[in-house]
Amino acid sequence: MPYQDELNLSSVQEMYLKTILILSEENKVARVKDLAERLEITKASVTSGLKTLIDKGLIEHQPYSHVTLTELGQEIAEAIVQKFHVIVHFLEDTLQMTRELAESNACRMEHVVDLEVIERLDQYNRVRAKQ
Amino acid sequence: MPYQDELNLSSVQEMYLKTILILSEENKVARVKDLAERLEITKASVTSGLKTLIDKGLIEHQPYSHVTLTELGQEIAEAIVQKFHVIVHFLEDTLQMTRELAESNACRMEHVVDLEVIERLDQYNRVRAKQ
DNA sequence: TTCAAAAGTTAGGCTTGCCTAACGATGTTA
DNA sequence: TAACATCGTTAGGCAAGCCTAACTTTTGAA
Repeated sequence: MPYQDELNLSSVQEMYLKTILILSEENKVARVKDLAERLEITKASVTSGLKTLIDKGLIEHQPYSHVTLTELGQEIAEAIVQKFHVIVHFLEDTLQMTRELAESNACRMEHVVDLEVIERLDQYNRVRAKQ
Repeated sequence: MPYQDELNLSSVQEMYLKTILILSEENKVARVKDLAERLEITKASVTSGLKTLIDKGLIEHQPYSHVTLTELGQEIAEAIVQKFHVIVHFLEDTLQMTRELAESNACRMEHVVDLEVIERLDQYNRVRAKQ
């Protein structure tokens, strides 16, 4: 996943991608209104926030229409969701945290940890699950 | 540690505190020049960055002089350093990461994880060290 | 003891990411 | 098919945190 390095995505931009992915799976399409609701910001902020992601070639968005991920955007979004799940798994199973607390922490950690941490944590989770 | 909640410190502000603490230990005093070097920003940015921390009662700083932590600032800075060490310990010992990678990741994670994660991770580290 | 180098500050500007208010587009339904 | 509610966009503004350039203060060496 060498993309992120050059694209230099902020946590905020990563949250847009992740949320677009989740909404697309839930509702078939991701709309500005729903993004605004999930991200807890205004629709106006979403409209302008999407611009950077369009410029970076990660999403497509015709005015007044819904938002879709490009192939690259989809890959990155999936990688973020994957990070989230690996972290939640560890926090719940090994550290015995509640799901809620595990998820809120994972949602912040997913944007700052290197892929290498995730790979090793995933491996740890798998080994631990077998025992 | 109920302070941070209300003070609402950004990652950037936490890095100022942590770096002031480290410089104070290393050099007796923390100077603007050294802060700028460590944080990899200009001295001008440091000067203005310190203002918020003064307002929040976390540091003291007379113009053209060095920077010191207040009692509260010291406590918070120590808590951040503590978070850092617990995370590094885990990444190195359990996930077998290099010190360098462990530290760079910990330096980002320390600002986003709840204290509860640190407490549980610390407990995990201790138990694991005994075996 | 003076004066140049080093350290620190101020002023003004930029970007990101948020906001509100007002406007434009869409779509549902009577 | 007209009208209204919903959805989306535009314009303008704000705060945080960075920058450069120009300035002031402090320090240390000749």
